[in-house]
Amino acid sequence: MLNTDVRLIEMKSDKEVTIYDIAEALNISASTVSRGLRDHPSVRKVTKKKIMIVANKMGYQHNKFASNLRKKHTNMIGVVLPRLDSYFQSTIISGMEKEANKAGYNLIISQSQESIKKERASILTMFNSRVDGLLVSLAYDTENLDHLDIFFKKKIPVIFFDRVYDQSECTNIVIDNFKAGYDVTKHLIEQGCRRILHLGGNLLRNLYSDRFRGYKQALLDNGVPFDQDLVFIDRLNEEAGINTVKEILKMKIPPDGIFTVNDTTAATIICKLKEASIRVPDDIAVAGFNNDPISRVVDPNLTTINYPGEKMGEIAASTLIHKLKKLKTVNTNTIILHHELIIRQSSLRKR
Amino acid sequence: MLNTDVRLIEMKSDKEVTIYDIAEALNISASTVSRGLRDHPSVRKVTKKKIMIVANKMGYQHNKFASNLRKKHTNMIGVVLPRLDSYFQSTIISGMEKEANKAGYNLIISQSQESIKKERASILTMFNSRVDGLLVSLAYDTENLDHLDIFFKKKIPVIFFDRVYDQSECTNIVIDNFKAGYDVTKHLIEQGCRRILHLGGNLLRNLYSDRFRGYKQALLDNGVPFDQDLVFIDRLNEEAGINTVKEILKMKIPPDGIFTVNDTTAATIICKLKEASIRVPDDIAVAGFNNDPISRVVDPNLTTINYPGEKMGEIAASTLIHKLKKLKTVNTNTIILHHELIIRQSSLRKR
DNA sequence: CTGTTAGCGCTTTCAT
DNA sequence: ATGAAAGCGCTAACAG
Repeated sequence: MLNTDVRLIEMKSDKEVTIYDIAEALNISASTVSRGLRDHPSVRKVTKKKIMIVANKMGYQHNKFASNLRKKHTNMIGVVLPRLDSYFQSTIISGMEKEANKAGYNLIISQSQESIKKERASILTMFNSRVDGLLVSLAYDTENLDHLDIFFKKKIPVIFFDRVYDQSECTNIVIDNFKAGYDVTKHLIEQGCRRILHLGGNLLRNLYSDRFRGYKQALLDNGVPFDQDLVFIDRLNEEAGINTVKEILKMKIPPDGIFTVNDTTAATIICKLKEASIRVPDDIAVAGFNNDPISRVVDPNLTTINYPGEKMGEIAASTLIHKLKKLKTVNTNTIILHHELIIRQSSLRKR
Repeated sequence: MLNTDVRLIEMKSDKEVTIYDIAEALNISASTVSRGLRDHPSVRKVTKKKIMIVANKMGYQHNKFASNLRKKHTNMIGVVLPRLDSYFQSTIISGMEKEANKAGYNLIISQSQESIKKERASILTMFNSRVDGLLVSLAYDTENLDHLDIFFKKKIPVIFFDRVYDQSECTNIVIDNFKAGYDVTKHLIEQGCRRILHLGGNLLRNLYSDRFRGYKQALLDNGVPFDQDLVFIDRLNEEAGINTVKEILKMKIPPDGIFTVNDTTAATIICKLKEASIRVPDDIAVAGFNNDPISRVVDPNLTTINYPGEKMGEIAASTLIHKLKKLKTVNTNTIILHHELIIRQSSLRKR
């Protein structure tokens, strides 16, 4: 008696319970079980109920795998992005995961670590895993889209977000980085800044080049001379902030304003300036980008651009899902999300 | 002529190229192709080379799916964690992704949004996706591990990190939260604090209860009376920080020290205290937890505990992978990572 | 409403 | 060293 019990339990834990087992137990066909389990309309309610009960009793668990192999889609969305180590990136993922989850999709995530080489590998893995669609934010040094050809050839939808590729046929999801750069710079000028340092990222990437263009245009429109010596291009980490302040301390005529395209770096800059007894905003006004929590905590609070990260993630995912479900959508090739300038003390001079 | 071309292209883009196609093209069997592709020893080098060349030419891409269905494993690791919207969480994921990637595994990630209900759903999805193993950080209100039974029954390895479950048989990866809480509190006492407010999280979760116990023990060991009125349990967001300061302002005898188990909240508290003209650290010393970048930027800089997030992610993933590969490892049931107290100005009183 | 049949693409004995 | 055959678990035509 005890023996049989044990054997039963062991069978349960080792072998997968399949729809065939259920079919056998109920003396019906596997297809009916398959249909019943998925609540297909053409199965009698009674039969469905029976199937459900037996399935539960036997500990049946749907095998997505087999199902996917057959159906030729996976309900998985691949996400490839540079890094996953900032508040900003994680809000994007958070938004994506929410939307995907709602629609029954799962996210499979891979970091390119800002390198095209890893990006290439990640994208290949995604392909081999047969993701239904891909969400991509490009690495620092990606120069073309060759590595995505496998996706394009098979017409698997690819959507870019944040760091997009301008000449691509895919949907791009961005904010108006030009205008954002313009807005920040204009604001600094209005506060009386005449020598505004710009710390940006690789101009290969749309967002950095657009912000830079916005910066230049605002200078031009307001009769402030552009000075190439005030433009710094760097990886945008804490170190970049530290270096920038070092450079500033060496300058004969220091800047009176700084526009950095990232809050973490901006916050570091503020701290370092204060250490060097430079007053913010009176000696140098500072503005960042992203509206990271850090911007509300640094003293003085950081003027910044509110970047709707969570929203961007949500929209990226839901746009992709729409495509996957072939719902007729307005075929916008570029979706521009709303940003706004948040003015705080780091740039606000008393008159 | 044009017609055939078009048809050829369409065939390419629509139909999957399978090992059968390669086999046919080379007049060998599919099994040989399969073996050749995986560099199996019992295939002649010449044949292998031929297979590779044709495979490339035909644009063959391995189908993980079919392979997985057959091999009964997926090379996927499921990650279920409360949220993905803080620096801290994302460093953990970052570490996991690195290790997993190195070993040829992919991460599939799901947020429980701090709710047991979503946690249950996520875990079921993971199971249905037949992940090879699971990495879990428990939601705020999870009270037992029933929803993981499906994994336990099938002996699929589950590892907990950060928010673990003490009575579980699984490997837990944590820091010594008791000692960390103790260290912080002791330090505050050494700085002269006698009324230390503790803002913590749900005591159901090991990390919060351990930190709280550490706090109490440090008080006891140093002859500082414990006062239940100085213990606040809350969700640990910015709002909690704001509320805490509101409460403090109402107190007849305010605290002279605060130990919050999270840097974002601690930073918010410092800002709000300053707004209320309370000096930090002279009136109230403040200490946080995690060593988030925010702690280095808030003024005064925040005393905190360095929490090795990235490392925790790496170790969680690599431990799981070891188990999956059935490598004999020291069967540590709990892995305790090293933390350290980082003393900064927010708690450092001049003598 | 239900059953039969034929795969999805790959891997793995077991032969040869 | 290679091939034939069976099957992982599920789904979708098609037929009744």
